[in-house]
Amino acid sequence: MAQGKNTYQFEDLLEKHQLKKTGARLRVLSMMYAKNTATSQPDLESVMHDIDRVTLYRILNVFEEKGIIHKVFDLNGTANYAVCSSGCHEHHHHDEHLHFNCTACKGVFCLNELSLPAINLPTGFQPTGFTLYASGLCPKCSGASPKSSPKERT
Amino acid sequence: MAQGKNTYQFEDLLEKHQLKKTGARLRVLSMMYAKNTATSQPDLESVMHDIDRVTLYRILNVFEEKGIIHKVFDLNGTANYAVCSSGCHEHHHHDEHLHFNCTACKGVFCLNELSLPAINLPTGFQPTGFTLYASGLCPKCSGASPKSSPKERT
DNA sequence: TTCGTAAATGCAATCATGTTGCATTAGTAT
DNA sequence: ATACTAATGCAACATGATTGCATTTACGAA
Repeated sequence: MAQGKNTYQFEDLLEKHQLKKTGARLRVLSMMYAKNTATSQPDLESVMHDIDRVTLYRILNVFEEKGIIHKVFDLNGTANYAVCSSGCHEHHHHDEHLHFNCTACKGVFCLNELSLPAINLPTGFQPTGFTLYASGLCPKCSGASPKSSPKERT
Repeated sequence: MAQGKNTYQFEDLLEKHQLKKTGARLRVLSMMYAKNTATSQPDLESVMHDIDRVTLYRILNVFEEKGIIHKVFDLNGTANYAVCSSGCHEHHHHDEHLHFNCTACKGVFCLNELSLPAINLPTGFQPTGFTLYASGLCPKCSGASPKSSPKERT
């Protein structure tokens, strides 16, 4: 996972995608790279009160278009965004990994290390992408610490 | 196949789940059993103008609770509902099959015949259910012969 | 068959998320 | 420093999800 980025690296990232280096974008990048779960727009709003909802909305959209992040829906049908691993390019995402929805803390985890097995569809279906979802309890909410920290989504 | 149900069978179904046999519920059941794709609430609203949105909302919820239908989100994060196959009970759904989202007609197909292979999760994750999504073109929209309609249903 | 009761419905209202248009601000190349 | 365009903020709207409450209806009991 591309963790531990600093501000300069985020600026490079924006520059690479021909996006202007604005404070809002850098803060969004910083927050999304810092956590290991996907982030919804309400998540971002609750932290960055000073940035307009629409700005966040457009930042997330342009990041997705550029292949910086990818979108995944949680159990409520709300869009969550997570940093893309290598292999994502503009308009061409490779997020064919497992998305784990924790039913307790509502966190959405992207488990990149799991690759999907080959799937055979009935005749006529022409798939362009697959996504595997699992729901249940994440490590934090299961076993050891039953006290979930509803810090992620709500 | 569980197709071709008549009104009496729908009444039996409602009775089995201790639900009163109302006109609205019978019409919803009839419509959902008649089509081979999942149905969103807006779909139902557009057809049954005389039934209140909230009534439809509650009918869908109680059907899902009882294990009559199951919920699946489409590409827009909108809830779609499909009739459950055998194996669904109250608060215990078995919809671990593939959901195909057509990007053209927006149809959501439940491909029951595809069973998921075993998935190994990282330590700590305790999954209770899996769902596999695919997006692309359905047989009708891809130009393939629309003759053989694969039996979808949950 | 009527009646009583709980369930089901309709209506109004509200919340949450997503989305567009437009005027203003700010990043950046020159 | 200037100018041009991208980015932002604000207002407004769209859609789907959700709750509270008054009214109606299904259905078992009298």
